[in-house]
Amino acid sequence: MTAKKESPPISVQTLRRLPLYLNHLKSLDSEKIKIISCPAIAKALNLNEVLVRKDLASIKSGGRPRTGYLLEKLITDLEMYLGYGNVDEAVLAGVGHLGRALLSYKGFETYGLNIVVGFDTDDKIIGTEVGGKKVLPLEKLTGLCKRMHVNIGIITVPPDKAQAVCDLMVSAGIQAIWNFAPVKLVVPDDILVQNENMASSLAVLSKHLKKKIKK
Amino acid sequence: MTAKKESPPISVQTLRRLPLYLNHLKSLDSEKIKIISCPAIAKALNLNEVLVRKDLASIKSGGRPRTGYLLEKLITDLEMYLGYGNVDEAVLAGVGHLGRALLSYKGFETYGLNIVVGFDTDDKIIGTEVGGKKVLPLEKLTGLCKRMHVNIGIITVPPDKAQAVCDLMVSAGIQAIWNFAPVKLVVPDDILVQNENMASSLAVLSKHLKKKIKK
DNA sequence: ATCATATCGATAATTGTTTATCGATTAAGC
DNA sequence: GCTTAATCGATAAACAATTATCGATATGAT
Repeated sequence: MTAKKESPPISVQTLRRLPLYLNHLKSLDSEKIKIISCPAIAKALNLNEVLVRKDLASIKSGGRPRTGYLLEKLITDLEMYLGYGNVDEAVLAGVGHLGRALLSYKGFETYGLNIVVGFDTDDKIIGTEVGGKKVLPLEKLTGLCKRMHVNIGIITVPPDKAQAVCDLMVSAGIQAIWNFAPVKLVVPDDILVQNENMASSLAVLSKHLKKKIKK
Repeated sequence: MTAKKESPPISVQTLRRLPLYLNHLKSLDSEKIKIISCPAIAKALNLNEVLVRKDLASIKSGGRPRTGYLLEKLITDLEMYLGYGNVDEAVLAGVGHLGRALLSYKGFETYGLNIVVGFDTDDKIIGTEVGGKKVLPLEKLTGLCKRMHVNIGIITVPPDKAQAVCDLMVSAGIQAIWNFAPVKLVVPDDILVQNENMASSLAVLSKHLKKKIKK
């Protein structure tokens, strides 16, 4: 009825695995290996064979029975699908330890992300440069985002400031937020928040050490 | 049959939410608020009311109908359950941008983690200090971990080195690994790997901007 | 004292994700 | 050329997690 020729819906979980596949495939020597199979990928990454096949099916890079997938084609298909190459621009709020690390990190461009500027409220660091990126006062965030049509925001501020900064970003037209603060942000439905929650991860780690985790 | 008096199994997903509850509860003014209800927490964190109740039930801090939970007791129960206070020691391998940020970050002790030392292979940084923590050559990792009975390892090395470092940590007796490299590590069953995968998160972010995510 | 209401606690239904199964297909060996 | 074996692709089953429903209970109002 309504179904036009849309990209097939893909689950977040699958999407999160795609970069792992891509990374693994790239690490292979494409001179020696021309063809790669799902069982081989699954074994290397310690995943279920069928899961890998299902994931790859969702990006439509048809394989051939008995042999597998063409390595080169699979890599380019994955890169195309993930949009590597089309670099999105992002702004970062909170130039503390973590913020500095992210601003300085050179590897994001590989994944299609370019942090153009950092924002902070501390006069001592405003005006400085970190990793070649300027640090501006937070008040300028809205103007800059609107002017440059930036639609990714990275939050590395303390937890108590996170929601306020988040609201600011949303009002500035940011579409997706990468949140490193240990807080659940409240946003409108059409805005995506991707949490990189260290506190959550630590909870899992430390609980494992106390051997109380399920299974 | 075999079931003794064990802690009830708790899912990883629930466990990951507990720090968020704790953080939110702590942000409340315990002078003014003595009692807190599930619906209130759920609303503040944009979660389902029943989900919150179910999560809290798993740490057994019984609430009272019509009123809710005692705020102070709930906080201490959560802290007790998450083991905040009992600080686990960790080592970090890979003193690059991200590694430096984590070494310098003061907030981990709050969550029960203390990074005691960093390891690297670069002679230029070996022997230096970052955030008050020494940087040692990677070869000393095994000896130090065994001697100090460190059981958490943090990996912030480049992807192609991650598995080797991981293997080294496992052989050194590390029980849980916090992995920041965009790689799926292969480890024995009894070792926990917690991935903080930036590439995966970025994939979700950038896909959202292209409006192809399911739902 | 009784009633209405908000919340807990448990159970059931729904949804989503991973694993297992089965037939179809194709390359290699005989 | 035919058989064998390995893999893809799709479907079905199992599992896990979230959301919805319902009764019980305690608080505050009448």
